[in-house]
Amino acid sequence: MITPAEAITLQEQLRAQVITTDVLPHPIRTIAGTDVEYDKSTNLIAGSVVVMDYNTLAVLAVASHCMEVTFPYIPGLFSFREMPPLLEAYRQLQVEPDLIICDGQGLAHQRRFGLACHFGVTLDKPVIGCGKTRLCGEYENLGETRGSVAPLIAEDDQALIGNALRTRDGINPVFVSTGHKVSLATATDIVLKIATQYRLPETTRLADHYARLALLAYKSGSKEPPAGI
DNA sequence: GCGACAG
DNA sequence: ATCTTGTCGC
Ligand SMILES: [Mg+2]
Repeated sequence: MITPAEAITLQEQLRAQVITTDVLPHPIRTIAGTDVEYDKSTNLIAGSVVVMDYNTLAVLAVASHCMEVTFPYIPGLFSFREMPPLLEAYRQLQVEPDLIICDGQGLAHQRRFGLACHFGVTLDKPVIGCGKTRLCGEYENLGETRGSVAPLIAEDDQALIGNALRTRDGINPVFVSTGHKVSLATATDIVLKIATQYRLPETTRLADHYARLALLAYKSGSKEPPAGI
């Protein structure tokens, strides 16, 4: 299908569409989380989107989609691997969220167009990028307590591309960046608010859980291979 | 050429 | 992402 070289050209073309200021509902009522799980033995993957109440974090809707991977994992081209199942799951969603938090970077990317940007521009919805580890950029002097923030600066042009955010005292930070229609400051506030009990936002944790379930359900209710010979 | 490198 | 129980530290 699409080649890595073509994917890079597409990113450089779409990056101009990213909006880095707040263009989202007042007040925020619902928030969605997304994640993709992989099956070690087959090339199946499952993407899930879970919508939660912004204040109570009650689950309002969930949609998942299983399919075969269509693109290899290449740092910088991650969205071409994980977006397919997420777009289909999102399409099936019965409740439209006010904003979305993706499990990966937004602007904190070599070409300033990570998964959160690609997903946001594609859906034209507010999206926040929240990665567990760093893809690019450097930061220093991050405090040890929850709520501590340190700017993530791009190595090449010294641009502010995101924030390292400590969501739990003394535990590794998460990396927050604008995906689309959410400023870095707002994105950082929201991730801290949604990461109530663990390092990761509850949205990401729940999406991860539902994607796992979807993969297991799909495999059990599918063809022959496993169990009885 | 070598090391880094979202999930 | 995935392989995976116990173990070290706060
Ligand atoms: Mg993930």
